[in-house]
Amino acid sequence: MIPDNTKCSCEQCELKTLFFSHVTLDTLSDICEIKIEKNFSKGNIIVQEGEPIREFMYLKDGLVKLSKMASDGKDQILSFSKPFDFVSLFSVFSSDTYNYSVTAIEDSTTCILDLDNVKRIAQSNAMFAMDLMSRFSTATDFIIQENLDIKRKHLRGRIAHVLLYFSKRIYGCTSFELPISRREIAEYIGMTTENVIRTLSEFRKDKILKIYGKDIAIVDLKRLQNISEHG
Amino acid sequence: MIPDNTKCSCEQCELKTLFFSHVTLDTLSDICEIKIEKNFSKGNIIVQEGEPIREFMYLKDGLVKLSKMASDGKDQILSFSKPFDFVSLFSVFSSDTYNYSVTAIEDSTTCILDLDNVKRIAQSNAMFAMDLMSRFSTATDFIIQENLDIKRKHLRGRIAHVLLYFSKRIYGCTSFELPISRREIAEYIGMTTENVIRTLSEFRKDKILKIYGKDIAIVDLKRLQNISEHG
DNA sequence: CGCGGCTTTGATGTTCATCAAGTAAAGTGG
DNA sequence: CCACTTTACTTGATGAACATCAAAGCCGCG
Repeated sequence: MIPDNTKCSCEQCELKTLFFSHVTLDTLSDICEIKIEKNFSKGNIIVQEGEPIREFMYLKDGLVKLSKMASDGKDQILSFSKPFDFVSLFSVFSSDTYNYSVTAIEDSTTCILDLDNVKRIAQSNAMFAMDLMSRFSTATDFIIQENLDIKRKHLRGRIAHVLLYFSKRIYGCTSFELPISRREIAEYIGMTTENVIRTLSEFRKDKILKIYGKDIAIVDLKRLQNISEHG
Repeated sequence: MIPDNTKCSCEQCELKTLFFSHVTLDTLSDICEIKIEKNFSKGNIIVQEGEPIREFMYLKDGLVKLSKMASDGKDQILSFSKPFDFVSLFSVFSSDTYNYSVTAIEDSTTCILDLDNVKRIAQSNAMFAMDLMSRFSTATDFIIQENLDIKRKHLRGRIAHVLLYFSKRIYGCTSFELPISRREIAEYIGMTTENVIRTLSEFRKDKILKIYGKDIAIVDLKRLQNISEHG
């Protein structure tokens, strides 16, 4: 349960070029001196909302959820994030504590940099800062867009939407193991667990899906897409 | 109806220090050479979703709504924005077309800069880029947070939430003229116009509000806050 | 084994959308 | 300026969508 902490060799890190395309090799090695890889197994909390932001973190491998606890104690899921998307970037430049929790929903690996270091580089290297901004902008735009999209749909459309999201965006395949529970789907789309289950059962009876526990296979993709679009 | 376009003198612009605190006077005058003030009267569209982003724009005075048209032709309102918040910043660094429309809901004044110019400065002036990022981050965080908050509430809680938003955040007063129609409230909270009206009438009958058309007075603030929190 | 969490289904009631119909207000053209 | 059209606002009646409550099976884990 306790995550492994191991230094990673930056030469092997495939994220390097993507992430730091505008940072010189010299600066890069400065950063990497204090770069730490951390593994989290499925279900473990990576960052807890409310905690002070001390580090700059990105997702190297795995899948995570971003969530927030409402005042009634119920969790709400904001979005999911896969490698190359940012994990701790939200709030990093606007707050000194995390606004959201991040939890591994598949075994995940994060790379952790010193926050002050990254900020210092961003302040002296504008192209890097622009890079960060661009990625940040894309990620938040997606969250906002996704929330709007879900908002205008009914229960069936929302479930279809989520299934298509995992199928297309995350797994690139019509058969996959759902990384989250029924309750988490409910927390994401803002409906009750029971109705999520009922709708999945309906889709199974209508031969749109095959379901064995968490294993989902989309049988009738066109119909699912139609439901997602038009209820 | 056609907006006035007038050059503004930057010496008089109170936004200057706020916005450009990390830009030298020399660079500033470069920017201001091509700075244009544009007035929009209430109801007019400032930017239309889908249009190419050619300029960098911020709100100097007034109040605007950010909205998006869904595939069924219905508008959804993302958020409202007041001066010092960004207007065209969303998408500016992640897309080449506007993802959202911006419409004046009160007479508004925008300041328009050349986008390439601003980008050039951001690429060479990291502190400025960090400034942009920080403001951008705050603005998007607020939108995401607000949407989550509304999502978990029922009709009455959502209406209460919106009224408190305008009262506290926008007007700083318990009496104000609602800048938007009942339909727009519906488009913001994701419910029907009829139910928005019904709920406002309920609040009036329950002596929580006084309503004369668009003029709203919050009579029982504590009860409204309670409804906003706990339904 | 027994406990707690996840899943499933059914029954019931609440919340909300839809439809309908009418009034008021605001813009439009002669 | 007045008839005309359109848009915003309002209320009621009805039914659909969804939450809640209840009960039971399943599975992993200490």
